[in-house]
Amino acid sequence: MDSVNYWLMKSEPEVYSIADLQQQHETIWDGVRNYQARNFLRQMQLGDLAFFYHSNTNPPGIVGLMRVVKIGIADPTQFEPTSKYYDPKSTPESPRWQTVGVEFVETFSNPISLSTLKEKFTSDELLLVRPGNRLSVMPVSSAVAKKIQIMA
DNA sequence: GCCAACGTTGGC
DNA sequence: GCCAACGTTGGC
Repeated sequence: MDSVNYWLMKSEPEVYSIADLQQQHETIWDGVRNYQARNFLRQMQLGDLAFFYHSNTNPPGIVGLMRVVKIGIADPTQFEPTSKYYDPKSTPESPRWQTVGVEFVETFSNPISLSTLKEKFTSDELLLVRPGNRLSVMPVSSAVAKKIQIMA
């Protein structure tokens, strides 16, 4: 059996927060429209764990943990003409955007701000702190994941 | 709200 | 396949 992989996924809390996930318990992580991020979503396996990152807020940072419970889902918003994520070039026969279903695991009692993450980790250790990085889905090494969970 | 850093699009 | 124009992200 493969070991668990760790990821980090960003969301603006004004759009969708860890509290929203806790309340809903489970959600489809829709709206990712970047190919590199999508490729990471495609690599995810059942049981993988993902840090929930609040972006575009003050302070930005890691606020909790979730678990991947569904894989290989076609993002439904790509087929909805009224959605801001509508993609007219995508068809149900060959969807362009796949994503995963995630369930709530925990809200951290000590959220870890981006500034703290920049102090603790180099950009080689954690892609998130690399200057200019804009990926909304990215891998996290198990060594770094372990340290984050201890800090949280 | 600003704007730097990226990513995507489309004419050629 | 180049690259200018345009759109988006996300910290500040």
